[in-house]
Amino acid sequence: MTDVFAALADETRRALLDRLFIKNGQSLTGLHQGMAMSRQAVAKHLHILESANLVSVHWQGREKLHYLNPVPLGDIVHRWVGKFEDARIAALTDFKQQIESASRPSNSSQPEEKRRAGQ
Amino acid sequence: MTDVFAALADETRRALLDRLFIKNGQSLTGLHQGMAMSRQAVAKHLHILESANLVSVHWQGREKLHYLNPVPLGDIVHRWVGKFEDARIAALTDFKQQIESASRPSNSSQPEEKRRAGQ
DNA sequence: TTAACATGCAACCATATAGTTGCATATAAA
DNA sequence: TTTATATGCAACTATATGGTTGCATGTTAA
Repeated sequence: MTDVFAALADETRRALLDRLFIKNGQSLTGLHQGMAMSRQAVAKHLHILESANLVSVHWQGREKLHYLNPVPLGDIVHRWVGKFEDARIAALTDFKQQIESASRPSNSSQPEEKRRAGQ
Repeated sequence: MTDVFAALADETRRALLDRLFIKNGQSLTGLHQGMAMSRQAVAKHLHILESANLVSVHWQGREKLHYLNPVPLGDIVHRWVGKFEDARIAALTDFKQQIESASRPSNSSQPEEKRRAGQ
């Protein structure tokens, strides 16, 4: 049971989900078309998506059809990201200002950013 | 500029975001308290969160305070996950049935799952 | 000024990850 | 039955990732 976040961390796997969103129920060979990697690589990605329950499969003869399962995506949104939503609404309006006006010693206007550069 | 999905793929980093959600504006040392790893490891995770723009920092003397930036989370939800939402609503009601009733040859009731085991 | 504290930088290590290639097996078509 | 198609399994490789330790530097407090 692969972690859903980990499954979503790879661009190729997100592209596969996008393709299934456009056309559901595709075979490995179908999904492999136009991808710049081997069929085996695509198969591995699909197995990971399957393991994360983001894709369900259905064998039809010698073809393994892949179906998008959007439930875990919604779960993420509602159970994990959702709690940040209120903060986000505020953030869109005054996040910058909150940080800028945070209490700080008046003698140094962020000197360390210049000294300890590049973070 | 680290990918937001990749930044969220690590459990430790999600825990750090949770801690910042509970108490915003913590220092590295503060966030390190109670974590079963070195301070440097936590610092690396925070740098990744910073690089993904999920955390903003503000130097205050010798302390580097970390602030949650929930904007990219909302962006993910609305620009990427959001498009799956309609499908998800349907899925919660009849996803299983859709797959089960998908057209298939009547002679084989998913024989390959048994032969090619363990997917 | 000296000592303690907060953080950064760099080198290093073990393992996970994304990819490859070769070959085996099951199904479908000729 | 033979051939082509669709997929799986296994071994291997290169690089990314998460972690460590040691030391340097900047800031605060005694």
